[in-house]
Amino acid sequence: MTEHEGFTQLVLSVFRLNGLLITEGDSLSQPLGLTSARWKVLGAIENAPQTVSQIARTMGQTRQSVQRIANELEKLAIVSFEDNPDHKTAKLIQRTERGTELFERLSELLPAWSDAALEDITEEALATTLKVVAKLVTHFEKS
Amino acid sequence: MTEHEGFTQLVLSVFRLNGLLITEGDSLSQPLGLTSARWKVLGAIENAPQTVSQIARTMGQTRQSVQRIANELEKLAIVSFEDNPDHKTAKLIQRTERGTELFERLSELLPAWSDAALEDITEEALATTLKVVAKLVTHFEKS
DNA sequence: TCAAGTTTGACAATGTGTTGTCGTTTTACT
DNA sequence: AGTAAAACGACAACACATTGTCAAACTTGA
Repeated sequence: MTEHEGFTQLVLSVFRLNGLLITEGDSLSQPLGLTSARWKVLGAIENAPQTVSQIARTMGQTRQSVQRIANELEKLAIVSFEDNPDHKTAKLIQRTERGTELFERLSELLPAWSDAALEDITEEALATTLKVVAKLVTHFEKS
Repeated sequence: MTEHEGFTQLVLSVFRLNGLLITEGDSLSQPLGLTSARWKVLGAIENAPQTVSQIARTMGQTRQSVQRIANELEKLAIVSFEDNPDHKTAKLIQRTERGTELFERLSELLPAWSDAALEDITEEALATTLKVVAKLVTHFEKS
């Protein structure tokens, strides 16, 4: 296999893995009334409240798609929009008590889930993979 | 970083890379009137004509989404539906002359594209990454 | 200070993919 | 053979994300 064929294989596998991970996330979060997309947004405000645009930048997505999810979560009382001292219209998105509880319940599922997935994978191989994927992300972000 | 944190990082990076790769594929194929999704379907019939369901299985997608793309490509005269001796209604999807030409033009872009992406990545690291991603795909396919 | 450029939220159109359902065709088993 | 199960194409509804546009809010620099 040439390096270029290997790369093509990797690209196709990433497409495939992406789809599988979304399905997994949907399954894990479905009992709590969430989805992968909602979970991601909830995770983005884990440490501090953020504006929609900030979340979009961190996740590498458009404002519009994040806004849609945020509005849904607000209707479900999972997040709330708080006034932003630095910007009159760009509200800060913050988890409600309910949102925090849901996120914590989901976080508890993660260790078992990742342990099962990593069963046949050495710590070193995982580290290499993470480094390579991160490098590719950086490369394509620049181009 | 615990192994479980590393895995979470990897998941988020895979989401990110997936989005970037789709954008890249769209950009590369846009001048030819194609998209990432159309390119993928075209690639799936590189070696031999396939039915929609066969393509969907290899790509890990639903019949329906592949069918939609296939119908579009047929309207654009990039593929054609051929009678399948083994199945009365499941037509074989085959590239037309135009489809073959488009696919070959795209294939020519790949080496330069992958070389640039792999610039800072050793052959060994790429091989490890491919193996890990493939293992994860297999794991989640089973579950 | 004030004008130009950027960021932001809102709205609309569109592309890609999923689930679900239906009727038909094919396959597998007894 | 004949019937139950599976695969297939078609259609519809919906989730997620993108691009594009607009007006309002903010930032920057002369």
